[in-house]
Amino acid sequence: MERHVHVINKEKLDGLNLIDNETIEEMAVLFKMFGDSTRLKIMRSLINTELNVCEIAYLLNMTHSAISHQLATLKMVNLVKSRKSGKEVYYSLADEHISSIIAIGKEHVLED
Amino acid sequence: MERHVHVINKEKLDGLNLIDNETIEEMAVLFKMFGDSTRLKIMRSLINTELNVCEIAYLLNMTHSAISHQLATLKMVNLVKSRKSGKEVYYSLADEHISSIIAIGKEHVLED
DNA sequence: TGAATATATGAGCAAACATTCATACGAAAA
DNA sequence: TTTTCGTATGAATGTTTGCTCATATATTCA
Repeated sequence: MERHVHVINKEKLDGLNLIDNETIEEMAVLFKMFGDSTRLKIMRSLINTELNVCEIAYLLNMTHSAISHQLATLKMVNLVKSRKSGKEVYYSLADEHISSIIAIGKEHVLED
Repeated sequence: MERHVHVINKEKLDGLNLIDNETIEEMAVLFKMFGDSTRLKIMRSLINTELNVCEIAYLLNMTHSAISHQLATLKMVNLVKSRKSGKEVYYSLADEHISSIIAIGKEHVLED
């Protein structure tokens, strides 16, 4: 591993106000959830409404299993919450940040 | 592939105002860039300043090669831009959205 | 010109991951 | 109570991906 660090301006680098690494790791976990199109479609479909597994699978034209796995992942990191009603489990977004993140990503992509 | 879709309420699902799939795919590509802690640290370090490969590698305590690879990835999707100065190549964030996305992710992670 | 420095890049590898398949479980219906 | 339906989940698999290693290119310096 090469380490030919020569003329590093330590004052410049120390002056940077960096987010601490632990926070960064958590942020990476968060953004990773938005970085898969299936999960993004699931979250997109849950904006303003709640849906059960069957409905999401129908919307995305995917198997119930695939959707269920991704919902479990999203729930584990507290991006969605669930409510059981008879045989069905209704999922919804866990908080307001989520649609904000989706909105700002959409803005970024749609402009140029 | 099981498709036991029975009592789907099509009116409810048709009423959803979904982002089109092409846009979603682009958004997933965008968010994927923020979903790796190395890339996130690189972008974090470029907020308010420009840095060359050597400086970023020093800050993150990683090899120049690893940083260079990730910078190439970030540049390919237009998240960073570069400026050559002698032997060195200085990188900076490509636009304002990027620090906004990082900021909103940080907010989400730091509350509770 | 030749050596040192800064960066870039292709190949290879190991780890992470998204989906499928098979199966299990709980609730409602028959 | 037996079936059917909706969902969950473990194992297996194919793909993606982040890093390393080796090497290449470009620029500065001696």
